[in-house]
Amino acid sequence: MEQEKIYDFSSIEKKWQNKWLNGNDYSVDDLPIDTNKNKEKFYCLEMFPYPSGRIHMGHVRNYSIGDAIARFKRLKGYYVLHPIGFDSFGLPAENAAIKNKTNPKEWTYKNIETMEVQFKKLGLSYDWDRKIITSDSSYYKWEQLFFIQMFKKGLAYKKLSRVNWCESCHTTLANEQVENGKCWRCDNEITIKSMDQWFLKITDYAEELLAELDNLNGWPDKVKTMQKNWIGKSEGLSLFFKIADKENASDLQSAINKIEKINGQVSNSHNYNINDDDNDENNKIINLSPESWSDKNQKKSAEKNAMELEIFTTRPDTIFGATYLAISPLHPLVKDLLKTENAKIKTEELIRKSLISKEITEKEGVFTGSYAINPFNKKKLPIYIANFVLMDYGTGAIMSVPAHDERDFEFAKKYNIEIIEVIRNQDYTAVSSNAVNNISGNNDYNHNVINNNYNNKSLNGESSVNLVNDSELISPFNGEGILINSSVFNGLISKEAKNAISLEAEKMSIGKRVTNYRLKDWGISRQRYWGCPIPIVYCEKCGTVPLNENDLPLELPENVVFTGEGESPLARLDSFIDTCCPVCGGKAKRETDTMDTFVESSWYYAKYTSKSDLVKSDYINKSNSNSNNNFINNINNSASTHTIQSPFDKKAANYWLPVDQYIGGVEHAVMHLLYARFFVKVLRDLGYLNINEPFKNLLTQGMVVKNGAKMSKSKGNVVDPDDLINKYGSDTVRLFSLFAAPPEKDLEWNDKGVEGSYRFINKIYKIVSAYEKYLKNIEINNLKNLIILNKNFFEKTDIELKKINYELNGIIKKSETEMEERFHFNTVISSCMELVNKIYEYHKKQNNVNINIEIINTTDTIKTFEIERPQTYEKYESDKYLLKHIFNSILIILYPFIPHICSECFEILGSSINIESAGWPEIIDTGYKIETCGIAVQINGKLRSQITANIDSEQQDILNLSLEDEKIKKYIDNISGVKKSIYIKNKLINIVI
RNA sequence: GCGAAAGUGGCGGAAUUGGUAUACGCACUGGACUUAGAAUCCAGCGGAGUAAUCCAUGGGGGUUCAAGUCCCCCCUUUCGCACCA
Repeated sequence: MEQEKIYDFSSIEKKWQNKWLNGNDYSVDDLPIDTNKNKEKFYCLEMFPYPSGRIHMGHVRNYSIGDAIARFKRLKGYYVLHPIGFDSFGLPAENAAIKNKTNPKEWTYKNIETMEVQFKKLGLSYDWDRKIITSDSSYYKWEQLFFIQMFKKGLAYKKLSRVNWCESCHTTLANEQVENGKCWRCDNEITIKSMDQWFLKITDYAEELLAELDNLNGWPDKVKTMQKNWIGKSEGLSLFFKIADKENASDLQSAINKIEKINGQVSNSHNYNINDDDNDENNKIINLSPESWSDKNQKKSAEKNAMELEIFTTRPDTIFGATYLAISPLHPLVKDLLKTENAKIKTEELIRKSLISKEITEKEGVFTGSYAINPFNKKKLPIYIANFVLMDYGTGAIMSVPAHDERDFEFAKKYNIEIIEVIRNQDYTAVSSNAVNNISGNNDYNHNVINNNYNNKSLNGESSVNLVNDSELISPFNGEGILINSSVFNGLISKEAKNAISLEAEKMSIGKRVTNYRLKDWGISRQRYWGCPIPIVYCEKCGTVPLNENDLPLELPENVVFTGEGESPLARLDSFIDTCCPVCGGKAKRETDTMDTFVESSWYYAKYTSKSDLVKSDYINKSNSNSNNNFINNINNSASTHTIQSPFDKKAANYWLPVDQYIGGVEHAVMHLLYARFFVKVLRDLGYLNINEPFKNLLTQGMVVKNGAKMSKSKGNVVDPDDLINKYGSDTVRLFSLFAAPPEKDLEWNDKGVEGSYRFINKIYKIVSAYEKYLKNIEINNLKNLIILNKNFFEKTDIELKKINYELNGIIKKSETEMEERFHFNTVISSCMELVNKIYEYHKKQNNVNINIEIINTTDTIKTFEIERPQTYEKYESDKYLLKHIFNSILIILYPFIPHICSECFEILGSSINIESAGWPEIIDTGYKIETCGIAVQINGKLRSQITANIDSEQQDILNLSLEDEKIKKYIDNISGVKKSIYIKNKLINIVI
């Protein structure tokens, strides 16, 4: 009997944390030197936190997962970059400042300090030398540099647009940041405001962002689908409809006025003001957008608009079923098309509603009094203004085919508009090839011409010309099928018809095949103080001018007053606003909006790759601007001749990136993860690095919930990690957060469950301590060699130990794949628990005593207690070797989850080396083989008995053995009754009778 | 409405390729130790039944010697999108 120390997690954890920090154990070089050169790199990254005050359980889980992966990879011999930082710009700081009358900076940096201490207390293996604080000007100056370079390339531009406004946050929001019409941050209802805003041209990368999703094999399908839907690519036909009754030239003139206006703006922007007031601000805007098809055709399209209306459709095959055109209330031609006073009044109302909110409760519309001509059948179609047509998608105008579109159908029903069926759901391809041949050279698209190829018997014997009354058609058919009522196109299947009709439209110069995206440019202007200032000034003479790159950073002024009312404090700070123009030196005013904080998180992963704050790069800006603005070109020319600086060494970025494993919440599936992908492509095109995608593998972890609900103060179900750490230690908290559920699922917090994890750690500590003296001097580093030298090394070793080792080998293998592929740490941990239980059983058998696992809460007075030491282990020396190998292996497997206690135990057992450098455990073959195994015996697929048989027995032997079994005899008395049997080796036999 | 994922004991969850469902942990029950409690240890623990057995992976069909796993239909929950033409 000896006195034993208790598990004092507090001093153990402190001891190892100090060792790790003082030894710089997790610090890596920008580019590997010496032995590390031979290692494979691994960049492990968790989404960095917003310093909101104290860490919460969501953080603990996120960072425990990341730390487990990072530590595992080091064990496996990778050179691991595992950095951390703080995403420290953002609204809460400013709101706190307003509330407490302090400076947001103070609040933020105090929080960072607190959280840093908490992270260190959790024992997270970060390279602290690489810490980023995004609100430091040393960080955001680079962001300003990127902005200026994007501006010069036309990737950052300002335009007047309808944007999402959150009254409670007092700022605008990007489309991605609006959830169900509410603010993603505060849940406030969003309203629509018309404002002059800065945008980043993410749409330029829409195609690449979409296409590259296919290569992201390490991403969950869910996230890829969400991004795909968000980008929302659709291919279709842009088609011009002539307006039927042009009465006078004034309409033409007003349309031409519009051309000028649209030309002064960038693509996709439309004037929606029905009163047609001139907007001076528009004229200030410099057009920086490269000429795209739509830009080139803007003028042409607007000219045509004078007498034509451009629509977009993905279903050109339904053109003969169009019975009306519908345009958005915000469409520029609304005023020109309105013919009656009554319609004008109704339209005003529709416009008013559309301007306030995007939400539509019921479909509403107004007939303009104007008609358009369907170019394919010359049919006269009424033009409606309809609230369900969105101005910011496609052309803001559609052709409506009520027979084949639910929205059009609903609207047509409401306003009693004709419904013409043109598609039948039928697998009917027999005549289609003939029909295609007949189209060429046939320019007669008269509605009354009926294609002879059309075989009406094959279409349920119904009439070929099929004007369906709205009373007959109950629901529209919106699928693809075979064309009817479509002149020469009859009999084609949709896919062919789409092609044929689009081709025809292009031939007649009345349309063009186009691709549309749902994705809009990223609005980054925020009317708030605590963010990165946009490095732009407005000069009376030169207009919109970026700062000189050498003048960066443009620091956020600190002498501001927070009232919480009206506009941003920056917008009232004359000392900030009034400045000189960097080009002419004349009077100028600064931009007072700051950048969306998602800009900071779009490139932080790249900054981590270089330790130093500023690295001179040999990169030369080869900006290939296609802007036609002389002023901009001048800037570009100067930029291309001087060497510019970069926040990171290109070589280091190329070495470490992409991030090999990225871990974070699924709530960023479209916002952060899309922006970051966009940014890496921009940085690539600006010459800063050579990669296409930032994150190779993505793990999206679930939320931490309690009583089925997300932890929140209002629900009173918040668990403070600090309390738990103080009570049980970090290892316990980490262990439970990894054990209770696989990472991608929500984790149900359970206070009693935490105690279970605590108990397990105690169990490890106790048994290791019990064997301390016994195993301390056993040197197993050369165990493999010992076995090679002496093939009979384990000959006399205890069979129970060999059995445990055999199971250990299975766990080593299984754990490895779990840690690398599925990240189901819970199963790894449970395997280790089983193994520890086995060791306890072994110990009990050997000594006929139990180890007393007394758990003492630190709140109690510390008691000493006694444990029984192993009595009978002097049997064979090799037992010690094997037992030590088993202990060490379990400790290594568990090390990624509970690094402190495993390091401590590893040391207790007398290992001279650091546990991490020991590497992933080796499989030791002691020569032990399982000789017998249990076989399930089924009769007709139902389990009826269990037998024990020699391993690898043949089917016939098992069958014979089964038939001797008492329970089986009840079902079958001899072999002649066996119809057949199916045998799965060492597992099961199914006897069919 | 559309799309995706999920549904297994009292609870969190195992079962990765169709092959002994419910590993591991929590809770619970009984016992040991203790003046007592806590802690710890031992035993039990899907449901019904004295038992033999029967029934159980949201419900209903199907494929198969064999289905939690594959196919079809339905229900519920969660998430995403929601007039994107």
